[in-house]
Amino acid sequence: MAKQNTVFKDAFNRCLTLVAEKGELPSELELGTTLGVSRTTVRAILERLKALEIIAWDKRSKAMLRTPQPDDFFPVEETSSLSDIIERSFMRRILAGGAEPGMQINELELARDIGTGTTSVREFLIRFSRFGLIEKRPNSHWVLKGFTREFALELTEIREMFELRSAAGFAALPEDHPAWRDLDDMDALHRDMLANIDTRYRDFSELDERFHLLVHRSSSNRFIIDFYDIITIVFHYHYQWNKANDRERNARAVEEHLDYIAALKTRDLAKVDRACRRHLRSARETLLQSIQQPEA
Amino acid sequence: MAKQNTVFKDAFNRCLTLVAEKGELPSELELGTTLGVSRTTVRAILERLKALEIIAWDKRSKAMLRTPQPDDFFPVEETSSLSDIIERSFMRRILAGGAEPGMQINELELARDIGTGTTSVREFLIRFSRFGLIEKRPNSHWVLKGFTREFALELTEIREMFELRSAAGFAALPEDHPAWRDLDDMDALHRDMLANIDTRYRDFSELDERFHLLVHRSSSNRFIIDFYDIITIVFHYHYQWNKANDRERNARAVEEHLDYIAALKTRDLAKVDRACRRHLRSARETLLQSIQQPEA
DNA sequence: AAACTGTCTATTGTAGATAAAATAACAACG
DNA sequence: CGTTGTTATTTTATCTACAATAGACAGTTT
Repeated sequence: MAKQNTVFKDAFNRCLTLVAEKGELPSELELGTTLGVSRTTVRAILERLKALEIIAWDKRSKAMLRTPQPDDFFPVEETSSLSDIIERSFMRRILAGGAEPGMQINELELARDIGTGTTSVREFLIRFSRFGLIEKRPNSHWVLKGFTREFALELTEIREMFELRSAAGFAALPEDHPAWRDLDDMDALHRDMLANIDTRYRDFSELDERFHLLVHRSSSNRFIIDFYDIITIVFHYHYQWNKANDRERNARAVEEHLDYIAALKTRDLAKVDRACRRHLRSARETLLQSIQQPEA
Repeated sequence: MAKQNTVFKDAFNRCLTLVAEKGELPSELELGTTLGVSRTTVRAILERLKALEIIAWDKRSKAMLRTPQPDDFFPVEETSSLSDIIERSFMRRILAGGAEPGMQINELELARDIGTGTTSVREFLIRFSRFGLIEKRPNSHWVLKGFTREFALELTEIREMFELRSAAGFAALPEDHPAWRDLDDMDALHRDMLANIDTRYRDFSELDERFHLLVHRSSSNRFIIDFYDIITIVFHYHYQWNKANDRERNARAVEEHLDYIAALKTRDLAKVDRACRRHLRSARETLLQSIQQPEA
């Protein structure tokens, strides 16, 4: 069926909330930039909004006629891109399902399982291979290297090198660098979360990602920033299947972040180094503990 | 035309030299392992050898009938895999041809240019994107980030972190680790090359790669080892288009390697660190000098 | 019975086709 | 002048098809 129109559907849904908020819509061009799609897609969205009698569309005026109803939205399942679907499906298989290291991965079987063509699966695997969890045997299958203790150790080794360097780089940023403002915001967000940790602890994963990314960005090194993708995806999925003690774990991590932020603000390299190491050590512990040991 | 039979052709050529050397061929299975192909391909090769009356093939006996002639070989151009062709072609465009950073990369155009389907080009670009030289705009084109000074600086920054750590790791390997033997071999190869530097300096690039890979392997960290792919490809192509002063440059590098090897053998971390830094510094200089500065 | 071969099946690599989406052009409008 | 209507073209994302290749099993040879 060639391309799915998920871009359209997703943008349409976002446009519905937009129209509900504002009561009208801006120019086609502007709408395109806010939704991140081309004018072609914008016009398709407007057509549909008009057909559903949600807006009166006449040239420049796009006024809301009625408030969008839940029925007007496309179902969420239809809005995620194929690569996202494949990613989720694949990660479930290898992280949640007891996939043994050394297992063969079969493009065709995966594709049939997920219900897509092989091309997309193949492209996903190629993209995914940079995470070091799978490896290709040319002209043959892929091999799952597995989410093992070694993987976690190798991953954290690099993470620690990079983060220590980035943290030091951050502390050396000029006073007027915008990152300092972002750090203040982070500080506030963390305090906020800590104050309501019992209800908010589930949101930590996202905050964690944003905070570390902020630190890494200061390195201005594309390889360091790109590497953080690996950390992100590993932690993201890992948190999902492994929720033992997460309230305490996250509370502790928030506190460590706050120490780390405070240390950055002093711009004292020794302090930064100490706070950063402390946090990284406990992050590593957490990750290692959660990896199921292969029985001896 | 679906798949090209380059695997077959390449293996066939290698088999020709094999049969010329030995006068006969081993079992299908064994031949498969030495050539690195499946039995299916082995049998196809044997069919052809028989058809060309180069061997008499009857079940287990595969004796040579006549010495293979140059004509029997497939032309080399037909033996390289499509991805290699795409890689070379692409690298020529972006490194040799004056490709400006920010330039758009068009899958279709590239495919037409190279004379292949879009699928292969696309997969190449995805694989290549991990080198940080290009970036995808989803649903739209790729953007060439360019082989710029920043790229080189970011690359060498990581390289230096990794290599210093690997070198320290190497020095700490146990006495009986096989890497020490490999290092002795490297030492000999370097001395060899230095003795005949005037005729051999062109082979340095390959030796360089092997030496650094040996060092990096001691880290046993897949991310460090994988990252070295980026270094390899950058230097590989860079050496090709940029041969100014290469004799002196390479001679100097060989000497630095020898110092570095000697330092490793002492297992003295301070010495290793010093020799490693010295070499990395001059490698960085070389790379930076060769990057054409964008005119101000 | 171990090693090998003959035969068959399943999977990968690649091309080609098609719908979705992007991009472009330009006259007409307010 | 920024916007829209219109129309056309190009490119991407994805599917399907098929030859090359890998791999499995059963039968054969030593």
